[in-house]
Amino acid sequence: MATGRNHRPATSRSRGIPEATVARLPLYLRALTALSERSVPTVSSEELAAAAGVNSAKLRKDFSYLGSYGTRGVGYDVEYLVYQISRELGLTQDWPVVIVGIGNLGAALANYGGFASRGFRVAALIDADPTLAGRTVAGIQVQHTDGLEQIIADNGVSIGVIATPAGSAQQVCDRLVAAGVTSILNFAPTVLSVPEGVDVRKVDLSIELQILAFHEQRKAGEEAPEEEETAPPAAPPAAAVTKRSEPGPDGDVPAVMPA
Amino acid sequence: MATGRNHRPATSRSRGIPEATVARLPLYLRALTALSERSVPTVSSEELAAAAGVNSAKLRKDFSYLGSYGTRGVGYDVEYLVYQISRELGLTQDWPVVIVGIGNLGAALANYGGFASRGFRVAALIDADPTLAGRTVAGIQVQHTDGLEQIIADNGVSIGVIATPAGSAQQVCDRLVAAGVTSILNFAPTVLSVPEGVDVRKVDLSIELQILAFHEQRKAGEEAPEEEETAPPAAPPAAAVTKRSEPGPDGDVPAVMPA
DNA sequence: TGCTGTGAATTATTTCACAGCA
DNA sequence: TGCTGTGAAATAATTCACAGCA
Repeated sequence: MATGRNHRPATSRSRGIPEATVARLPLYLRALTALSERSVPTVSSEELAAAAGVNSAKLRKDFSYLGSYGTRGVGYDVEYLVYQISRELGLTQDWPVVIVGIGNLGAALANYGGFASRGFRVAALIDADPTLAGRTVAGIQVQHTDGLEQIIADNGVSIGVIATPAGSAQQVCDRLVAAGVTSILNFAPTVLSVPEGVDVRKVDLSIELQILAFHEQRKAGEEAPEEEETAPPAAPPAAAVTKRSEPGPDGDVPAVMPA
Repeated sequence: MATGRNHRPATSRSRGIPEATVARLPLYLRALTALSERSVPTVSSEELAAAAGVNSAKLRKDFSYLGSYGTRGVGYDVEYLVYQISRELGLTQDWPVVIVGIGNLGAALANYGGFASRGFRVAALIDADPTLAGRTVAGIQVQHTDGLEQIIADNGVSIGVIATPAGSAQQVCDRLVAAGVTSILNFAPTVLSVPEGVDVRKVDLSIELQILAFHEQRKAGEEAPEEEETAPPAAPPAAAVTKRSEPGPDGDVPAVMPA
């Protein structure tokens, strides 16, 4: 998962919804939208939970934080619930978004259909490469970084997506924040530091893969009960210098794309 | 963030490491690698925590699950810790990975430098589009989906990345699993169903944005204390049919890319 | 009768705070 | 003295299990 917030203890504000619940609402919303398209009028917590990939007790508890939107003995009204969750998530309004860094990843994001469909609108694509400026990606002209502040201001953008190489991410972030952006979705493999009040969420391929590798290794270990160590390293203190097999010429997690 | 596991209660196996800790290890590893490159010999929990964006108590507690790798009064030996965490994550071995769906996103992933650098190797790129087959992306020839099973078997692949449109994701997933893949990183906006023992992690742009929107809305609400409702919907039971402003012609979260 | 809504119990995670070693 | 390692306390999230309404 992605993350890196800046919040008061999750359940703080008046009708405070737990962070874990907020993270699941989009899941429910997607499942509900699919049902809505098939004109299904109502769902039980059991059915909806299955569609969203969670268990029904959790789903009911989650919904209980929003209010009592179900009908006992029947289930939930699909359309009504779609509306309620959308509203709770702030999707009944339109969020202009800028994407900075239009490499393969940035282009993929710009082309992302789900973007436009639910409350979000790509207001601008921005890249530091002058040769990219003016080119059209996903029907939108790429603009040069120079105009970043102006673009943010003109479009009232409060959400920014960073898809630049790691090296430029913090700098881009600083400019976005200075220009008024208060929520950032970061695809660059770096920890961004932001002032209080700015939310950052992180999406990081290499972290996800490493978590998978951890579990994969466990599985292998379970098949063959006895652990077989490959190359025991030197002791911790003293001259503990055993490098990993090959640290590799590349440092770590280079940029996702040449922006 | 991403998720969707299949695990015994996190802290189960003998030296069971909490899931939350596992998810942070890659973060520490990245910070440590950066220090290692700068030839920094040791770090304190405080410094490393700052670099990784967590607080030091949490970091120390995390490390305590791995063992006592620090030195009181001094800190942690960078190289040694890099090795220990790499080993714990299973990165001292090489993980061949296949990417299925070579659109913009798949291409971005294939080009992702951090991929190759730390334990992962792109063994193959696979796409259903026959016109893509044979083309070279990131120095690797794209192969047609027909050969998927063979490719998995030949390369001993256990980790698969799905970057196809939502519509094909489950089908691709089924084939990967049948061919022996036991860990899947899913970029398609769908809930995948997999048999017991297969891990799925999800990366979903639209979910991340929706979570940001939620918090963004809260911020706006705090500035202007009084909540101003836009379009109150009909009541839940009875004829509750108020559709969201404009459900839009597109359903929800279409494919990320035309694979 | 069937399914929601929710207190209570359980489990997981974070944070505190300090003993103890280098 | 300085910083780790870790019990214990606090907080958060999940699950249970059942009362209660349609």
